[in-house]
Amino acid sequence: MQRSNEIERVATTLREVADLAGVHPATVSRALNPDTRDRVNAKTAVRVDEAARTLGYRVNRLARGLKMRRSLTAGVLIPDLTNPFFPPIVRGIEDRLQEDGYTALLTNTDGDPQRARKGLETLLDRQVDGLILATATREDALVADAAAAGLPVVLVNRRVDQSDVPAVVPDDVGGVHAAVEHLVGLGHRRIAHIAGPLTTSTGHLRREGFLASAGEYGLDVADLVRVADSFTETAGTLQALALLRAHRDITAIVAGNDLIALGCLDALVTEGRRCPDDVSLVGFNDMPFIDKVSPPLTTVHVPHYELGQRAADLLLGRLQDRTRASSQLVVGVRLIVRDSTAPAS
Amino acid sequence: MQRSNEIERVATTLREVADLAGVHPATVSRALNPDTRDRVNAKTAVRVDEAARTLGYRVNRLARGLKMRRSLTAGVLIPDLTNPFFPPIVRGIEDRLQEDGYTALLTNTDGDPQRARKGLETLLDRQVDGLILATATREDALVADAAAAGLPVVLVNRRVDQSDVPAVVPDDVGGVHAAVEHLVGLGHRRIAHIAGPLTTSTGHLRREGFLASAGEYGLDVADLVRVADSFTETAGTLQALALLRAHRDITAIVAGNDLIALGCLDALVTEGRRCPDDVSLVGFNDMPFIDKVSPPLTTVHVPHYELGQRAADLLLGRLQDRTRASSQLVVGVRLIVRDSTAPAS
DNA sequence: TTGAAAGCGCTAACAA
DNA sequence: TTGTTAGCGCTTTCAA
Repeated sequence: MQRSNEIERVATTLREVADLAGVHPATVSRALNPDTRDRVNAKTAVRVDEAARTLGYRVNRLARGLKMRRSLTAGVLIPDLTNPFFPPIVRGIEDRLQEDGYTALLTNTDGDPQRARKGLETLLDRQVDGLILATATREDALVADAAAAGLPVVLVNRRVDQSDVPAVVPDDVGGVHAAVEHLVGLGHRRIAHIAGPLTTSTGHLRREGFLASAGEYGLDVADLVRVADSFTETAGTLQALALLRAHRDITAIVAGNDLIALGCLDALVTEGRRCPDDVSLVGFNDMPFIDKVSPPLTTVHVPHYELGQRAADLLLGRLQDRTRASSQLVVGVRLIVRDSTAPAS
Repeated sequence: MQRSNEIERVATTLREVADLAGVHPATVSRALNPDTRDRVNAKTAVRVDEAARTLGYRVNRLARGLKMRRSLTAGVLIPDLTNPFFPPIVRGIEDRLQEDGYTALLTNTDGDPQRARKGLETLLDRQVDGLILATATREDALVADAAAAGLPVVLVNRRVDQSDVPAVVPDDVGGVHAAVEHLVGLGHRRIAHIAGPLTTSTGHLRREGFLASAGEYGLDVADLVRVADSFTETAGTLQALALLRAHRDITAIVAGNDLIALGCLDALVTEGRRCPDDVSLVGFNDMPFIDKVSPPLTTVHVPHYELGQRAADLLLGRLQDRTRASSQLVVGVRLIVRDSTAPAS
């Protein structure tokens, strides 16, 4: 009656390696750590290596973390992993962290500050060495608190108004400007904008960018700017519907992001307006599969993977040198023209 | 010249709480742990609570994990987070794990066994208590090794041939049967299948299901079954092209999954055949946004979030009771009819 | 170059 | 009911 599940997997310890190699545990520790390896006799080091290999020794990172007061983990807060916008960012983060031996601890907040706070606490319990936040609002208490607690924080995609928190963000203003320029070039004058929540930097800055661009091209956009209360399809549909009904002469819409654009598409169908024949549409992000929708969406491409990578890079830099100056990175974007935009008729 | 970054965040320890409450650290530990709280005087417990709250005490889970030999983490191996198929599964896993105080450690393998192995080692270093694998092939050495090491393992989406490894999988055979039934009902007789890699249970079982269903309806599908060498759009295009060119009389295709179906769509465009007018197409998974492509894809819906939840549930069960019988769960699927299928002409 | 000793923060026998 | 003691596996002074 052997029950194989009962077999405890007994991890080899440093002590056992030391016994086999005939040295003190401290020596094994030194030999196995690249930084201290040169403080031990070359022959001894080799003997330790052999012993470690024979026993299949692997360091216990819990123990190491406890001793060194560094877990080699970073907490990552995102709104929702199933929003296709985030996976590329997360992979960028994870891949970069991994290069330096760090692991990401992912937490979904679903846009709920309460959940964000609880998530942060769990992460702190797990002794994360730093934090990457994709959830920041412009005046985010969480960001302030984490920073005040002395925890290195890096923001990604969204930033806070306070300028001294390191962040990696897309060129929101530039992206929207490219969109407006493109539409104006196609002969559009009645261009509307549906912004994301103004509590986020992306919602706010893209709207600012839209207003500035409109001014630059002498467009009258009074009443043509509305704000969706979330970056979602439904919120987009709601505002697009109101907009299209109030202003029948609109020929183009710049959406706050791709999901809002998707909502606009639904609204256009409901209103019996064709895209791009009657109304042109531009999104923001170029999220995965947005090129497969009908019509394939013209949108501002954001290099999400790179955004994540650079955010992780910034964090690792801070982890290594706490006094490092806090830097903000604005990553370039470019307009991808597909089939949802056409000359104004 | 204050440099706020220099302020070390000094976590409160159990010892400090004990000092403030005027009790021994062990008493604090007991008072704060729900399981042992009743072994301490009610009044003392309250005093400990107060002290803990005043100091903002939070348990150090590294220390606890080291002592208890359980990290309360689970490793999750997936091929690639940016494949939209996986995020719902991962969220299901994370949400369920979180309920029991566990955290997921995510690792991407990119389908590379070498990376999978390295990832597993890192997870073991981090002392994960168990493993959830979405990467399994039918004869997966990794699964065997992990199980042999005594690490509780649960498979999700794909299973191994060896039947004693717990797994949560979709009803592959049933799903394909529903697809074939639907197409036959529409009058199709020349139905092709492009399977995923036969090294995976999903590739293999859906193909088996297709052959069985074809037999049931008396269809001649000799030469109409091909195998894509990965679950990707490109692999799908490649096989679809070959198939469509060799057999001009094909009126319907059952794809191994949605991405392969997307590849078929490309191939149809290339060959100048319309979908669904000339060729009907059915996918598998109903992954996010597949209802937005053109034409919206008829596909077999798999409840991915639930798949993840149940896998986590199974793992937690095993973690709690090592002797628990290994169970395999086949989750029901259903055909979602959209616009990529139409009556045979 | 190596060993001895201490301790990271916590929990769990055992004793009182 | 509470305190004492020991130790999880590791790194790091300090001393030899």
